[in-house]
Parts: sequence; C-alpha cells; structure tokens
Amino acid sequence: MNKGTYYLSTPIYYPSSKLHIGHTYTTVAADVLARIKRAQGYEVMFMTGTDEHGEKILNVAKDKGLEPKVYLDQVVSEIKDLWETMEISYDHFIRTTDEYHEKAVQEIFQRLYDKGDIYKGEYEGWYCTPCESFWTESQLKEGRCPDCGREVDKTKEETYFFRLSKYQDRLQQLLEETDFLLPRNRVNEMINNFIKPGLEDLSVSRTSFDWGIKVPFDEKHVIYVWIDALSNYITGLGYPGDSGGLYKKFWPADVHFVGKEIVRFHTIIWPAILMALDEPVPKRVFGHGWILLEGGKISKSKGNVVDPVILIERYGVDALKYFLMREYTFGQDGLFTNEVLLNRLNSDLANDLGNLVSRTIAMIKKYNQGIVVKSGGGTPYDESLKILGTTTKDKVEAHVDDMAFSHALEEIWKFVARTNKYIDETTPWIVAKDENRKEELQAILYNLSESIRIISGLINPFMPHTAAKIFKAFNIGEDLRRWETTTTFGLLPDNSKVNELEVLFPRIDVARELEYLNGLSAPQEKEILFKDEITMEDFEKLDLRMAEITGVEKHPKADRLLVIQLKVGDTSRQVVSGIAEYFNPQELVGRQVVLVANLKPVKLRGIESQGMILAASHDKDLKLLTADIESGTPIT
RNA sequence: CGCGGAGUGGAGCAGUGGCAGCUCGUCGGGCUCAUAACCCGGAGGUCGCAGGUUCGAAUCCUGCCUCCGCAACCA
Repeated sequence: MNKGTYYLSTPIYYPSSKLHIGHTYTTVAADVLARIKRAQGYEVMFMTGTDEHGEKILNVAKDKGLEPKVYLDQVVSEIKDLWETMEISYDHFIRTTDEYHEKAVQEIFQRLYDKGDIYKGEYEGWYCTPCESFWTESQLKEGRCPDCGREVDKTKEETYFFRLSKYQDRLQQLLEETDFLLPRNRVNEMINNFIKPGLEDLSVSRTSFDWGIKVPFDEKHVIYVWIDALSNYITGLGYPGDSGGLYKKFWPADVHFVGKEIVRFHTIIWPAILMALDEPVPKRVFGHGWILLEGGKISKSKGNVVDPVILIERYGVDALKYFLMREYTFGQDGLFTNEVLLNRLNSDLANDLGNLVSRTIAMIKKYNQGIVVKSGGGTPYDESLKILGTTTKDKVEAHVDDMAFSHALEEIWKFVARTNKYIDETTPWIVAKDENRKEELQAILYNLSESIRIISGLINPFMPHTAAKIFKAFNIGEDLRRWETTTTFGLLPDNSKVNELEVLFPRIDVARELEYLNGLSAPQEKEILFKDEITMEDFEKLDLRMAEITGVEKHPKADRLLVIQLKVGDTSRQVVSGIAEYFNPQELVGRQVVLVANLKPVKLRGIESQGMILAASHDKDLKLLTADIESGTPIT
C-alpha cells in the first residue's frame, strides 16, 4: 500500500496584513493534493508557514505599537485558526522565527560562505551626485553617467553576495530541458527576463535594518529574505542536522505551489542556492494564476478584498473549496465575482449533488422503510451507470497529477449528472406502485446508494466535511470510505439503514444574497486612517506655491510620466509627474497648479524633477489642485 | 521596438493539427422522488483581423488590431 513519499508545500506567507482569497486558493489546492496523495497511499509531508522577517513587518508592528514578535504571534494564530476552520491538513507549519529555522539558516549561510559561494563585497556602484543614481560598471556609458553624461564617483556599501551568476548555465538547462517549472509558458518569462540578460550576483544581507537572522560571523548584517525564506522548504524538514531523518526521507520536494509573482525566486534563486549546497533541486515548481476581482487585482483601496471568512460563514468551508477548485484553471488567472460564486454553488452543489442525495434518501424512506436492500433485480440502465462510476477515479487521478483540479471535479460531476439521470430513466416512483416490481425497486435504490457512496469517496479529498455527512447518512463505515473502494460497485452491505440528513447545500437566493454581499464591500463608512499629527512648525517647512504650466511633454522612457515645465513667478521649474494616464500633454498647458517648491530634486527615469504638483485621486479619477491666482503666490 | 498573458455562441471558460466543446442563461418538451430541483431536445460561434505552412489550422508560422498584468525610483 505504501507507494513512497510525497512532499508538497505552499509558499510561506508574509503576515504584514490579513490573508485574502488568493492565499486561501493556493492553500486549498495544496490541501486537496495532499489528501489525494495520502488516499492513494503515499506518505505525505504537506508544509506551509509564515515568512516573518524584514523591514515591512517591523514597520507594521511599530505602527501598531507592538514588538514584532508579539504582533507576529497574533497574526500567526489567526492564520492557523483560518486553516483549522478550512480543515487544511498540513503536517508542519514553519515560522521563520522558529529557533531551529534561524539556526539552520545561519548554518546554510556559513556553508555557502565557507564554500566561497557567498563572499563579502561592496555594493559597488558608480554614483552620479547630481542624478542621485547608482550605476553598475556595465551600465555606464564611456565611464560616465548614462543619463546626464557627467562624471561619476565610485561608492561602496558593504554587503554579502551570493554567486548566482555561477549557476546561470545549469539554471537555464533546468528550466529549458526539464519540467521543473510548470505551466510551461512561465519558462519563457524566466529565460527572457532574467537568464538571457545575464544573472548578477545577489546581495543576500542587509545592514539597514535588524529584524532578521544575523549573519553568524558578522553581526552587523542580517540575512536577507532570499536565503532566510526560501530555505524553509528544507529547514522545515530538519536540514542540515536532520536528526529526525525527515530531510533524507522527503527531499527533494515533489512540488512547490507558488503564485506567479514569486515564480522567479523559486525557479532561479532557490535552485541556485540548492546547487551551491550540493543538494538536489525540487522536482517541480508550479506557478498558479491569480484570482482577479472585478476592476483588477485584489486591492484594499478598491474595497474589493474578498474575505474568505465571510464566505465560509455564509456558505460553508466545502462550498468555498469546491468553488475555488472547480471554477478556475489552476495555471491561469481567473475572475472572481459574487455572482459567479453563487451561481456555481447553486447549480453544482445545491441542485446537482445536494438534491441528488436528498431525493435518494427520501425515496429510500418512502418506498423501502429507510432500508437499502441488495436484491436480485435490475434495470437496463444499471450497466452504464456502473461503468461510469467505477472508471471515474482514474480520470480524477490523472487530472490531479496535472494539477487540473477543475477537470478532476468536472469528471466527478459527470457521474453526479449520470446518477441523476438514472433516476429519471428508472422512474422509481412508478416502480414503487407495483408490488410485483419490488426487487427492481430495491435494485434501483441500491444502485443509487452505491453511486452516492462512490461520489462521496471521490469528493472526500476536496470536501471532507460534506463527504463525512453523506457517509454518515448512508451508514457507510470506514473501510468503505477509502479511496480505492471507489472503483468497485456493490460493496454496500445488504440491509443498510439510512439516517436523517440535513440539507447539504441550501439553495441560495442569488438576488438577495448579492445585495447582502455587495453591501458588505461597498459603501459602509470606511474608517479614514489619518496620518500622525504634525505641528505647525512641521507644516511651515513646506513651501507651496502656485505655478503655471507652460509646457508638457511625455517622458521618453516611462509610460506613466509627464515632464512638465512650470513658471513660478519669474523663475521656471521642471517637474516629472506620474499623471500621464489622466491627461493629454496639451490640455495641461496654461493650467494653474500647486507646486511643492522646496522638495529635494531627484531624477525620475533619467529626467530631473524639481518638486511635485498636487493632485487628488479617487479610483480612476484624478484632479489637479488649482486656484485662480497669480503664479508664484505662496500658499499658507 | 522592455517582458509576458489573453482575444472561442448572450455571460464565464475548456480545448494546441483531424467533423467546435463545457457550465450558466435562453426557448420548447418530459417528470413529480427531490432543495421551484431533476431529465430530454432546440436556437445561438466566419474560434480578434490579414496572409502563409498543411490533405487538413481555434491549434503551427508571419504581420497587424484590441484588452490585461508585470517591470521600469508614478517626489
């Protein structure tokens, strides 16, 4: 029965804010895979966790007035609660602040250093003082600033580098010649964007903040996210000590599930680190798509964050899981709307599955005193029902191995539909009226019960909660719940009694429910978070002036920027502003705007910006602040 | 000419060389065991456009159009 081991992981999530439906999506998919692999007889290691270091965490905690660790403990406990609610069957939850992880990461860092793959260096750059820009040697044009052509100065900042460049060829091979990264189309992106231009050594330490794991031999530095976070996949197994033997047993991982935004780290940096450690690389990295919401990406400012907790409360864990797995093609982006969700739940879960179970139990009670009898009768429709039922498991497994969860469920639902059809074909309500057709009736009811047992077994990894309810209703014991029993028809014992069954998935009144859900995210007076108080003195540091726009052109090297010439009293200024998507250059000429006149000048994509102009924006709307008064007038 | 993705019946999507498919919706019919559900049937598509390769293209190649995401220090 033991088929070997199977190790899969989700990314470790960055708990700087609440988890949303996207995190849920990855985790549910991983859970389904883990459950199926266990059901198939693999010894499974399913790992998830949190990535807890870095500047951002530090800042978020500070904003809340908490020590980072206190803040993190809170968030992590919320995350674990969510996974518990969702019945996520992870085997290990790793936190990068766990002591064993921190030690292991230091050890890894040390080994790479000893080996020469990490070296101390300088973030050596050429600095153009007027442009305030760093340039690498290769970016310089004839030894001068590529933007302004002026002299540049050499500057240094101490950091440790990882010799990523050394592994360029092996990485390219790995990506191009194997199925290491799936779906395949993501390979092009990696090759074209990162490998082909040439990999540069990677800065893997920081001195600018200290919320992180210290470099063991140089306490000024903390180890940056690359080595810290990515290593979790092996430190979670006990690497490098491996006292529990888990590393030896489970590594290399069978699959890392990652969102497409972090494919790069997992398919370039991570394998390179492993190569440097002389350890095998994971067998596969699967970069799944995003769930997009109406109007674009998940974004708090748009108020379109979908909170999985609310959906669970209203429709149940299994409904949400089913939806996520059925609605979207795992490798691609998909659109989420409340309406799509509700319609899917109604048609597949309430109408097809829920109603099937409900009508079957009702008939068994009504026509046969609640007893399922194995009789000698039959109908002409039995054979095709049995064939489809007993062959579905193989199809499901094949799809799951391709990470095509949606197709897997589709196969199961073909059998659900077939079973519903069987009822229409055999018309038990007519057969029941004829005493002479008793055996036929019992055969029909038995076949229905068996079909439902198989369905229940098949959906078990996807919806354990629902499967358990159905098993209970039909008095199906542990041994008949097992995965491999779904390929055999006729296992349900003679004289099984059925129990009461609550409604599995109530039919949803879509119109009413939409109103409710939309009410949640839409107007609800949002609390405005004001910034920290400042003094009059602070305010007076600002030099705000009216200015007149005298000329505008598009920034030659940036789509969103405009280069604006301003007249401020008798002097002129140039400001680069990110408003190109809102205005045509010409329509701005002659407008009076508010200029922050004493902002330190900087270069934006190579063009100097001497201040900023004020604007107010809401969603896709943006208006420039203005006043009808002479240019140069100070604003107080 | 920064990188990538997408364009398939009203909507959402699957389909990567062989008669264009699924779900929802819609129209008509059936059934009454069931959660106004289930079952059957119909209508509806020049598979973004234009070329090309092929016996054969939604699928491969070339060009173009449109939308989206990412990246680029949106002071």
